[in-house]
Amino acid sequence: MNLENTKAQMRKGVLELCILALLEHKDAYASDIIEHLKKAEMIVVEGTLYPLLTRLKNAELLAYRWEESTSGPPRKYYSLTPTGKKALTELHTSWDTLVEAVKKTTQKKSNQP
Amino acid sequence: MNLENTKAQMRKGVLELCILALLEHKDAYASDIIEHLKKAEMIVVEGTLYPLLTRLKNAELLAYRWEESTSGPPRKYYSLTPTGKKALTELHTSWDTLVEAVKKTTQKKSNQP
DNA sequence: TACAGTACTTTGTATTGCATAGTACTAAAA
DNA sequence: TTTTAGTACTATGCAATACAAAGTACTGTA
Repeated sequence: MNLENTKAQMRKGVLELCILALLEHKDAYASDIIEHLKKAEMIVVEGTLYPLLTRLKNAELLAYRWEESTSGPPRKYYSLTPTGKKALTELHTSWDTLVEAVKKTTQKKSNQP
Repeated sequence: MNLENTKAQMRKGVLELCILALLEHKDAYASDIIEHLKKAEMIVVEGTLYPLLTRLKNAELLAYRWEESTSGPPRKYYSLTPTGKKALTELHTSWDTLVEAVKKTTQKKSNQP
């Protein structure tokens, strides 16, 4: 069992929720997103994020606009669509349900018959 | 975005923790494990569980013994090895860290600068 | 003996995080 | 002006795992 690998597996499916949540209140471009996630100790790298942003855009959960930057090349700012807002709520529920299920499964000491 | 599919992705990496936790206090065979997990609302099916149990056995986190059954074919009872106990602790920590990171990421309202 | 219920094994597929290689833009340095 | 560095984005192939599905095997019952 490789712990780092298992951690990466645990992240599957969760990053979508995190990214949608980050964009709920404020548009952001990829590097910004990575920084915010890093600050929250949620690891994600470019090779993951860009394709994920593209997938979410293709699924119409995200929209984007180009914005010139004063310190480098132009940036792609993403924002939530109304569909994205709805998906965020559903993902939140799914995650909470999973957390609850894991808690029930891993804290069986007092429930032991 | 297919919600059921995302839920399945969210389960990746987590099932290992749940199964090790279930076996922490009591040996069990596959159908038992499925039942316990179902009761905790953690969905897992045969096609997932059997290969996973085999992987964990091959990684020496689990051991097993055959036990005759009075109501059908013999059963393979799995138990935690000492290595498995150690891995369980590590997985627990990883999961808790992830939950914390998701919480930080998705509850940014009061931290918004 | 045939069938049903139970338990386990195997295999192939879909999906996504990630590493890696590459393109493109802009400002600053040479 | 050209080159370089920093920044931003795109594309591709790989590894791992949840899952569906097909199959084998054992036991008791009809």
